[in-house]
Amino acid sequence: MEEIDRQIMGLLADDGRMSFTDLAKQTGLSVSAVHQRVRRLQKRGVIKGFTAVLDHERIGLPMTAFVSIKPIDPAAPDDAPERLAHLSAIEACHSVAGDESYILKVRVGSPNELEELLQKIRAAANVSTRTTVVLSTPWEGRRPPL
Amino acid sequence: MEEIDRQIMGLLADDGRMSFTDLAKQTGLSVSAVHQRVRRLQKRGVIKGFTAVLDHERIGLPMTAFVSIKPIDPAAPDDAPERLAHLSAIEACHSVAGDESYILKVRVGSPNELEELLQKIRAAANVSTRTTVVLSTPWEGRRPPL
DNA sequence: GCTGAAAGCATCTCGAC
DNA sequence: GTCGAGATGCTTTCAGC
Repeated sequence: MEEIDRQIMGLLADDGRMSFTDLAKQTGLSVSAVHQRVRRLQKRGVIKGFTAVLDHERIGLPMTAFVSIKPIDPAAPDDAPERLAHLSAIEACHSVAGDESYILKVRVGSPNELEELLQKIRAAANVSTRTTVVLSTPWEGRRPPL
Repeated sequence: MEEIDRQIMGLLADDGRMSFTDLAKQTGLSVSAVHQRVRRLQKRGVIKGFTAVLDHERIGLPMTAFVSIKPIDPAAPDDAPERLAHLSAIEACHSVAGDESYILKVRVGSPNELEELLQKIRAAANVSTRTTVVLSTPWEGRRPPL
């Protein structure tokens, strides 16, 4: 049962639009049993949703970078995520252990756009930035081991 | 037309299982026109696929870290991605500019598992590692600006 | 590139076990 | 938790513009 749920999640991670009919064939369950399991996994939040995977290079965002930030004033309250949320070029924001406080993953169209974005980040959150430019991505978003 | 494609991609990024019927209603096109556009976006590789978004905490992988790696022998050929690909805990592998050669994003179940993974990474690719543990993730995988 | 219609399938809800 | 069946609704193709 737990095993079948993992199988279903794997199949849906590989093809988020797979039909319940196909899921049923692959798992050996009936269509309605699979249907019920998927709905349950969604309700429990194990499956958070479904999304289209877009090619960043083909939608005008060929450049990726990691931006580590550190507050200028360490005594100030740390509300960087709220202050940065409006910058849609920031795909991810992780609070981290270590010398710096957050690691941001950003996508931009050009070095110029990256420069502008860094200025906006520094101004919005009152932080210093350290940027690591991605040269290529052998893989990304691989499905987790289930 | 370009504009409508972006709208479609946005809708499918937000809900990867949205029906063509709903896409047609949202965009004001006919069902078959939307259908044709989605197929074209997939064929052109702009939409690379569809996937279920899973909650890592609820599938036994509550711990995330970034692992930067650097070759022990800088003269050796750089085939780290091939050597690391079998480690399924590595969700992403980015080649980067800077002092280190790759940044890996990893997901594990516990500090113990992280320690074991780091040993495997060092042994498999003959690299030194520098690990930054993620404490929390305000957001991640946000849809790109279209 | 768009539309509308038609055939074939898939989804989703039942009642029953 | 599972099944099968049925009504509803979706997908996919095609002819026509």
